[in-house]
Amino acid sequence: MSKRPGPEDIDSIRLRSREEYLEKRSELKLAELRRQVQEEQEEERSNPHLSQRELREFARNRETLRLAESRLAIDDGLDGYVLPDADGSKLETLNKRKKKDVSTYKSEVQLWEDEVTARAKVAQIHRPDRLQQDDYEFVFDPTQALNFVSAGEWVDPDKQRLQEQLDAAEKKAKSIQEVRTSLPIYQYKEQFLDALADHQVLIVCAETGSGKTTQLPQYLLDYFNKEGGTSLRIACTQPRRVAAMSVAQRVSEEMGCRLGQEVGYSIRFEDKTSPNTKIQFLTDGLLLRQFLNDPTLSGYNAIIIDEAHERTLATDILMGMIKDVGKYRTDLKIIISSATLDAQKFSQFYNDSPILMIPGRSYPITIYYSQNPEASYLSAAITTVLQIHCSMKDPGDILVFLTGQDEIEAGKQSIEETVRKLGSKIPELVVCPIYSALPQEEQGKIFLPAPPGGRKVILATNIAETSLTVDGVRFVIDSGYSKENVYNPSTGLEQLVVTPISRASSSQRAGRAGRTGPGSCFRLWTRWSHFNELEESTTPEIQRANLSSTLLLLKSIGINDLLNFDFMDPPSATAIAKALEELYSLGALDSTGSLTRVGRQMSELPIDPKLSKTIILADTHQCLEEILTIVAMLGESSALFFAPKDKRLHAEAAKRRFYTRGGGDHVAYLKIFNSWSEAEYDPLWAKENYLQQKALTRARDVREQLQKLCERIGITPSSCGDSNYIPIVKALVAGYFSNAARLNRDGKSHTVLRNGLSVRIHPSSMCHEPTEVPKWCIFSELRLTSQEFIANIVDIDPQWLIDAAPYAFKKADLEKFGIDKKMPKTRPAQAK
DNA sequence: GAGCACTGC
Repeated sequence: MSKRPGPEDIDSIRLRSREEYLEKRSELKLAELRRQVQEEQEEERSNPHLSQRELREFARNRETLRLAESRLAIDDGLDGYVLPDADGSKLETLNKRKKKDVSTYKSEVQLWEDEVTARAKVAQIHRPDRLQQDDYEFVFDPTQALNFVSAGEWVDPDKQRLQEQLDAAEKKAKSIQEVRTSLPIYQYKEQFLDALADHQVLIVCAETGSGKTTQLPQYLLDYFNKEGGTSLRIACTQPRRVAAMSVAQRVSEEMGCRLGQEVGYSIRFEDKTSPNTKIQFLTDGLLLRQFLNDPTLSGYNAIIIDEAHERTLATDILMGMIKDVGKYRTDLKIIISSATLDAQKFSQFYNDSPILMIPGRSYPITIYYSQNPEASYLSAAITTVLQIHCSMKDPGDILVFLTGQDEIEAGKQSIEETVRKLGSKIPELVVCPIYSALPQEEQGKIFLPAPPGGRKVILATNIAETSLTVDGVRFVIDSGYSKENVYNPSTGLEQLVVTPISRASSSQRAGRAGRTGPGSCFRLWTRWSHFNELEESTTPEIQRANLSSTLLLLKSIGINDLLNFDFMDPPSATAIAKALEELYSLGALDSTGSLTRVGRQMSELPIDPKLSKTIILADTHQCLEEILTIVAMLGESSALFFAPKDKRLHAEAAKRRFYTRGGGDHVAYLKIFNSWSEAEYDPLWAKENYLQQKALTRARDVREQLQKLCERIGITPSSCGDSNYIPIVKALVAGYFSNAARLNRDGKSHTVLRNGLSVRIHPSSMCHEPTEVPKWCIFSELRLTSQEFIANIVDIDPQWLIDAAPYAFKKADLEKFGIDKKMPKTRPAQAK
């Protein structure tokens, strides 16, 4: 008689099944990656016409594989991965290196490559010989004959290989099937399909580990296949590009098809779909842009909005638009998928649509709160790190959530000093910082395993909350704060504010401790404050952002009454009014609020309207090539320079070499990009000049895209060269005349003409140098930190303001500010 | 002479 399973049994069963699931999943992933890398390497060898981007991607995949393999190499080696198409010999090859000494070390990838290459050579060159030889040996060699007889039947080696591959595929399919049916969401499949038949909109509220993202699209596909229909496509939006790519990869494996066929993804700069594509993962912003060409979403039978609780700007707009489209397209199925208990709110928004709650599957996490409020979360965090490290016997890495780069660097230093003082009394502790501005190669370090017997502590910003996952973390220390970008529509100031996080965000952070085993989360605030002071969820982005670009898009889709648009959480009337005002002043809207021809052209470009106006006016000033570069570089300006602390002077000098008097920061960006391009986009060149290759590459991608879009909206290429910067600045003034400023009498501060705000030039600007301070200028950025700063600045002649926006600037007004023909045009007396 | 969280088209 077996006893009924108790709660512990169930827990351990859950635990085991989770472990098995994760193990299977990583096996499959790795095998897939190996195969992909092999395919790519063959292509690289045989195809000399691969694009730079493809080569980069191949290299990235190779590196990922290498990292995964090297992480695997710390295992004992005997229970390593078995390739789905592996035979015994390959497994042996993989394990062989463990027995070899270090001098003959070869990575597993190299060994595997060697083996594949060897096999390929045999197959290509020696095939006819081998066949003859086989026959020969079969007849005359007694040992061969004996082997053959004992094997029972003769098997053609090619056929055998094929059979092995088939077996492997079947095994893989079977394990995929097992994984799929073991997911919590599987229990709810019928319920989901039934609800789908009765309702147009469903809210799915599922916890992490439920399998919603991979399974829901497939269930929908089953639903529509049963219904019968000719063309079929399901869209599933994701807030992040990597998510769209990796989920598409996963689902294509589950469905046994090549990525880009039945299952594909679309992100900016990359479309991996085909006419056969039934399930398309795409970023939320991209689906929003698709409304421009297809306002009724006629290409889709169903839309899944995944991670709706994140409330990105694009997701919020999409939810309003889709609600509207759904009224006319009653055949369109809409699924809103969210992780938190916001489900009620989503349901109300969609006229009380039914909610499907699905439990998740993750390891238990113990939450600890501070007994008393902490005076400084940074020192509290550091103390907690050392407490865990010294007193906890359990292995597992520590993840600390802080707010920014400075804090992280300070924390790193402090921890390292303490550890040094304690010396050999405690096990080794490795500190890994991670934030998005950190160069790529440094970022990779967080994935390296901790030293044996030691521990790794990761100091991270919000980047580790959703965008980046580190396995092996068992302890999370949460400061309870993050930096939020807040835009003030009435002054145009942007500000990064350290804000307490929401409860939703805190549980997301805590969840990072339970990915590979049970974990603990230490919250540096009190339980009382958790339930009484923290907000339930983060303020939706739509209430914090500059809306001009979004509203232009909505206008061009044909949504005219923006104040009455069905927002789930409407932005403030001031924010809408300011955005409309800006669009009007740029000539994108006429006085009745309708879209103009220029406005339509501008809406096609996925950038800030000030920039799109600049691009359109670049046509008039015959400098499109130059402006495209500047626009693309402006988007990357904050991540462009990277100066190590000890080489700050060198970095400054390097930066200064690109500056020309009168051209400001903008023309300097142009020179940087052009020099990089002359250096054939060499990463080494970038490094020598203290520039980030990543930012430059992105700027190049953006530029390419803008160039194509310009062709489409009828703007013809033109160029004025990078030393003739007058037309360039004139085009910039056409977009940025509202960001004009004039030097005050003190010679140090500027006044913004539009609103009289007193600002200073940010020291990162090349115009900060006393000899370079412009009398009149326009700026691309206005930011409040310790003071009100303007950045990305270029000198102008005030007359150009009148030329660009005669209705906004009258000569008489500018004269009041001291416009004076006799004055040196752009700068005060030079100090020399 | 300051300091910038994170996404996305």
